[in-house]
Amino acid sequence: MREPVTAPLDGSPKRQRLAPDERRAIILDVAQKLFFANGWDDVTVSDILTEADISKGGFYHHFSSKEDLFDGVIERFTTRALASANAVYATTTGDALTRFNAFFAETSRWKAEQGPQMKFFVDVTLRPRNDLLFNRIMAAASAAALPILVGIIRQGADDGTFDVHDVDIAGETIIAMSYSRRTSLEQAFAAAKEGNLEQAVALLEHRMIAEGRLIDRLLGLPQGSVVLANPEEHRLMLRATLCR
Amino acid sequence: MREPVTAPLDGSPKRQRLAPDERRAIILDVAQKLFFANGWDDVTVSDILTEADISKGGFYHHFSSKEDLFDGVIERFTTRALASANAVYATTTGDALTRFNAFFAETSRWKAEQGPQMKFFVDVTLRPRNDLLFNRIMAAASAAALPILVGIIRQGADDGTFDVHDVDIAGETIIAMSYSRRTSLEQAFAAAKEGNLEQAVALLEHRMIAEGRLIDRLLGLPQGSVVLANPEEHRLMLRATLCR
DNA sequence: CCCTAGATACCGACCGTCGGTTTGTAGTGA
DNA sequence: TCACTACAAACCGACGGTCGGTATCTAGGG
Repeated sequence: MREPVTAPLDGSPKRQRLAPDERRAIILDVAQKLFFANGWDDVTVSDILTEADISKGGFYHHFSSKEDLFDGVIERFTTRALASANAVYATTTGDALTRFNAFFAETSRWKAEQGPQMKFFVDVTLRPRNDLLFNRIMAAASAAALPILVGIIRQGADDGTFDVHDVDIAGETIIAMSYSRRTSLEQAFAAAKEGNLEQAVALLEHRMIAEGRLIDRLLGLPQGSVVLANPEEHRLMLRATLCR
Repeated sequence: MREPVTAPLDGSPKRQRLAPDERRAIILDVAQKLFFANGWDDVTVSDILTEADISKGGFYHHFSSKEDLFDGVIERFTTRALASANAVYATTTGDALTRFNAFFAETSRWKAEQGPQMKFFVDVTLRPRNDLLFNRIMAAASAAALPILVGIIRQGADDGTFDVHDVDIAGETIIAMSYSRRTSLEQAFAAAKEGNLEQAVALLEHRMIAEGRLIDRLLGLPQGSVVLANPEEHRLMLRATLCR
């Protein structure tokens, strides 16, 4: 038989009752921090309970499973990450190329701005065991970014700025490039960590220039149209991941 | 105190002692079948023990962990998958474009040939929860295919057949295209399953033609140089996944 | 303003199962 | 016969998840 829960003998640790959204937010904060710091397998529900200072029952009142929690973290993260890019997309006017560049410039700016936030994301997703984390975030981000990107490409295809055979596949390919970017990021952060900041910046710049040229070709643009590289922001981002 | 293991009362199930490689192969076979059929989380070590008819101790004598086993499965799978492609690459002569097309034709041929084997891979890897499986296989296959591909591209860049700025990034991008191909595969198999085989074939063909055109551009080739589409083999592969 | 009823945020002991370990044993080649 | 190895089976700690129960909130009647 299960023993009934005894009434609190001491009047000490007042149980606090919060609005669902607040509690959810607290748990999500803790979970994001822990998942980004230690990955999926190495973070237990108990870890989260301890850090968030809530009981198991309380936790499972708000989330149906550990995976559900993870989904919540990813969704909130990508939503926030793409919010500004979305806003920029909505307000930017001009031809497709302008909007295209603006879109990527904004996401780049956001990354640099995040700085310390980004630190967790980067050097943890790049750690070997955490590819689940990386892939889930990439998948969610891609899914969110794809429609915007395809919209821009379609506009360019319609008005003749771009020359593409299939807008969807072109968009998917451009987004897929960020998967392989992981390797370069890894190298860049390794270099930065060893003090070669400028070398790291150069590495990223080279990568982004190459990607820009490839995208030029994918979209049938003259070389130099798409500009992804932004050494200033690469430096900012890399530097932000150095300080502890 | 743990009770000593009693001698077998019945002389029935003779313990069979196999050479390590044989036992490993048996376990790998079972594991591949189960992982491909049910994914990572839904296959327990116990499931594998039962199916392979071996004890836990025996299993952990050959593999250090469930992940280790999974790695073994992936490695063997991708090794086999790329063996023929490698052979073709080694024996094919001619200019870079010829070798390039030969390489992809061979992997495509291999996929079609596998047929039923491929069935597991495809329709399980495409099931929502199994993205870990998909990503691990893709990562392993990409890692194995990349050096070959880059070698071909470098040859083409050297002899002037291709026009590329950075061979590595070009290779990575081409391989990354197979990530987004997943969506089209999904659609094609869905269509095939509902009886629209020809529609499914057409869908895949469209995808591969589009990819071919994109690669033409990436490598600085005249349109129509790279040929990935092969309706015959798409049909074969799709049909193979239908029968049960 | 109090009282009560119902909804819900929350608690924590408990459970089944999993991946992995330990201890012991039988076959095998030198 | 002796070391070695392939294997068996009992065992373990930890994990994700459940469940009966409690504390606190809000609404509405008096």
